Amino acid sequence: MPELPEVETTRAGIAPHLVGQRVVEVKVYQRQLRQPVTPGLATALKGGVINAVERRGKYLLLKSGQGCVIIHLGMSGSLRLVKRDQPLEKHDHVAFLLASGKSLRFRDPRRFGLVLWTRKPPQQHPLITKLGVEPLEANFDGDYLYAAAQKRTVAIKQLIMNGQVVVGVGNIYASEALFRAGVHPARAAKRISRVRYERLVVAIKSVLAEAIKQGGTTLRDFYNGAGEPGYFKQHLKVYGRSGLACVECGAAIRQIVLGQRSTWYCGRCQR
DNA sequence: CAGTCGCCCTGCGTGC
DNA sequence: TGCACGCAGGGCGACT
Repeated sequence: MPELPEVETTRAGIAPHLVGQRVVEVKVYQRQLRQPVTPGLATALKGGVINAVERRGKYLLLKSGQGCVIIHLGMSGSLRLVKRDQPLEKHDHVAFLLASGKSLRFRDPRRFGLVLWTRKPPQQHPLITKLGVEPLEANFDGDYLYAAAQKRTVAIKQLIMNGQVVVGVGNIYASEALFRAGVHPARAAKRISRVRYERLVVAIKSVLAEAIKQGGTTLRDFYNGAGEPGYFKQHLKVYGRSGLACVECGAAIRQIVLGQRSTWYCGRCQR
């Protein structure tokens, strides 16, 4: 489900309802996620005030004076704000009850997501320390990606989806960015020129920024914190379009598998 | 070290 | 209507 634009949309949607709010209670209905929900979370956070809601890659960070909740939405996770007495939905695993009378619900059918608690600064957490650069920040540029690609034979699509290189680029936006840049997704990373990396970085930044503006991509079940879908789906040019005509040249969009993930591209526009 | 693969889990669409 | 199968927006750890 969520790549960087969807996580950022979620963050922006829930932040105004959380910042300054006291957490009255934390309820954990299912602790078995990708990792178990941190056992001390409910006790540690209860009574604390959320000072900030930040994002690092695809991780959401709810910061309080006592520590930080680290949330990852995995493939199917979502967060939404509801009235506290609203009935639980199936797969609601954690609820953060707020003094305002609202409840932040973490729902995740496939349970690939995470809800963790750390007292240390979150950037010191093992899952966060190893993360690569933020794609929308200035230090992600053509030189950086070109340098990261040297000596690497892996397909370029897998390189830009590698969170230790650059965070937040998932399966949808990787295909879309490569199409915009005219780069074939299976091309070995080290076989791409510096100039083409400049173009690719611009493409990644633009596709992510535009998707954020549209509130993300709703394929099936992504909704922002208020329950509204994202509208970037109608701007997708290759993702999920096997056999359909390329919007640029009319050739049929092809589908292959790279790193066990479906990949779409135009064999004529992308080299 | 880089790269490949299996796997965690549930739900949905398709084809028989 | 039911069932089997493949596939899904992610990422880790074991292995070569």
